[in-house]
Amino acid sequence: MSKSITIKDIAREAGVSIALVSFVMNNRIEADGKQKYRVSEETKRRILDVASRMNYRPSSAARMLRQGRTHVIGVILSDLSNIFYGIIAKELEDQATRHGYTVLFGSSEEDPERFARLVRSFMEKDVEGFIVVPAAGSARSVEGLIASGKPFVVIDRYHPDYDVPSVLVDNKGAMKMAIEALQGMGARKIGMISYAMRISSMTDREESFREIAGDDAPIYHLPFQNTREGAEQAADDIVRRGLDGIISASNVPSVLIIKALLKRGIHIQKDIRMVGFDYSNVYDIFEPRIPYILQPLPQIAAQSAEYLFGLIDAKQKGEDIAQKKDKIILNASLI
Amino acid sequence: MSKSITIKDIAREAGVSIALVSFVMNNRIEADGKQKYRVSEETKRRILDVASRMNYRPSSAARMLRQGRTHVIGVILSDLSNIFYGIIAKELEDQATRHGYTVLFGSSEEDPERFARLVRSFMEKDVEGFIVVPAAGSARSVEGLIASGKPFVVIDRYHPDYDVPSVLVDNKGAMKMAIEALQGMGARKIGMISYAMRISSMTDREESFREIAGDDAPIYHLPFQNTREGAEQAADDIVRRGLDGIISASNVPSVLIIKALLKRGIHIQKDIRMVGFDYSNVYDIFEPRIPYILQPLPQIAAQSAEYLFGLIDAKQKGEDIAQKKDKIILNASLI
DNA sequence: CTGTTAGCGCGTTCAA
DNA sequence: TTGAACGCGCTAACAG
Repeated sequence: MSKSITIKDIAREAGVSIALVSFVMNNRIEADGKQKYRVSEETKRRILDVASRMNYRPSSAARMLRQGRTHVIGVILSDLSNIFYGIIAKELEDQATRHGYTVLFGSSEEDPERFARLVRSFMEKDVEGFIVVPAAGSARSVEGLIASGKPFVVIDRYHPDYDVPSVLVDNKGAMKMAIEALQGMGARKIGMISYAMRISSMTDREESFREIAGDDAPIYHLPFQNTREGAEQAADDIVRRGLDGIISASNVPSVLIIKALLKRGIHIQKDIRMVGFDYSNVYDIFEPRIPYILQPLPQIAAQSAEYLFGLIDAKQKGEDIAQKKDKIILNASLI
Repeated sequence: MSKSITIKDIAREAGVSIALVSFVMNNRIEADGKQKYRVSEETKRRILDVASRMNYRPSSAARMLRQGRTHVIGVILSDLSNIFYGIIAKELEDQATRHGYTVLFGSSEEDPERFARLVRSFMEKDVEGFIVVPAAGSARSVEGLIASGKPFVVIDRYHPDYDVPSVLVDNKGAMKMAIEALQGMGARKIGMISYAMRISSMTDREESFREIAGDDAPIYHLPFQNTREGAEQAADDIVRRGLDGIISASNVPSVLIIKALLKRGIHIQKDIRMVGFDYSNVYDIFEPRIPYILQPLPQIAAQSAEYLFGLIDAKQKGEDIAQKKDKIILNASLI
């Protein structure tokens, strides 16, 4: 290993100039006739041979430096250990690869400082753009993103004060579906279990719930830290009020409240009906299965990736990115 | 945006040479007295001021090119949507950040080609090292890693033919604990549910099971594709044989077999006792809770990161990395 | 003691 | 097909 071989080595070995090697390396794929420069087939072969024999790998650093492009994007999600984001991560990686990009992943853990650190760190790695799930309270970092002029797309949430490129899910519509499903299952006195975190995905779902279920229907807010205890208290109240239907605003609260209710001898789906939000394999354990709202994860990834790469291309062409700030809204489905 | 400001701009603006700026920028942190070069406090202040005012960010590309270091490592896991790897990912990111590195993540989906592609792609990004979970059938890619001379650490599995730096868990010991726990719960006729995938983590657990439970105890192998159907068949056989205890070799099979058994009216933890492997929140749903073997995820991450960074440092100092190929074995615990 | 000059690393690209 | 400038920051050698 030690010294990696450079374009220079290839040139020397093949008895041609550095420039020629560079050219050949970059046109290896362009099989269509009209190449910008012409190289004799034989020379081309020779260069390619030498290159592969010496196992030549161009230095991405040098290339980056010269063309000012890294072909790397940064993706900051909220919590990699939540399957929801795990799937998004996987899909985004797929999309990026398909477009010839590599992904730098980060997990904010819903900590604004950590989020900010990740943004900074990725900026320093010269990522060409971002796809982010802003941690609650990360308004300042988002401002930083806007100010940086780097293309970026926000997913999963929005901040009412900023108009930025986003790919979102119609949470209100989804919640409406969920409630109707729950009522269709016979539930009359329903409640909602949610996070205390004030992010749009949660508040939208709660708002929708309020509108449909009325002002008396309780909404339980689990603190992001110490969720378990919050779930216990919520369960107590649910029992006291004799609710017969629970809607959850997310998968983690679903599971917590289920556990807390079971502990109290409540029979899920018999004593209390449930409809979940986001998948958890816990839903399938019950009979009948707990229906849930499924967000179109692959589409979120595909759309946000396409959006971002479009912005990057536009910027490359010198267009004014700051104009673009459409919000793409996708629909969830009930499973 | 457009043109990012370079060290040159700072130099001009501050009225000093480029070299001086470079020097100041790199010593900002070294508060200890004996700096290699001395700069007047005032000049230093001025440079720092200008730099922050202009919001200067050094180009990582240029730095990389010059020092031949990227401070990026590649991490290839098996499946980001499995919480097991999600947690590992999060912990590794933490460790890397702590050491001043950035992480390139990839998910192999247990596909050898995909795994190979990721390795190649990361190599081209000039990562300084790898932490990988080799997909089943990726022997060739691992050979490639060895041949490349790049530092790397394998986690979660090992391949009997290769002696490489690894951080593993004592799967046999863990399985022994699991079986003893199951027997302690009163199970007499036990079976095991596992993956058909031939990777060491699975085979070790199975081997251990064989040794303790005897040759008659059935082991069910779920195909990696079409797991559900495999689980149904396994459940049928479990019922037919009248087993009263099930050990799982991993979390996904656990959940699948639980679902299949429930469908058949079996009462988990009453008709059949279970002990799981790797956490799933499904375990907590039952009464009493399903005990499970917990692998020390944070330690796996910490140890492998430390191991890798040690290798990178050693290589930096010109030591011969190829010698090092210790296997670190960690212990799991029963919860 | 304080600061500058100049060359380097590696691939890209344009003029010749 | 080639020579040479270029992108950006690092650093050894050198000057006031």
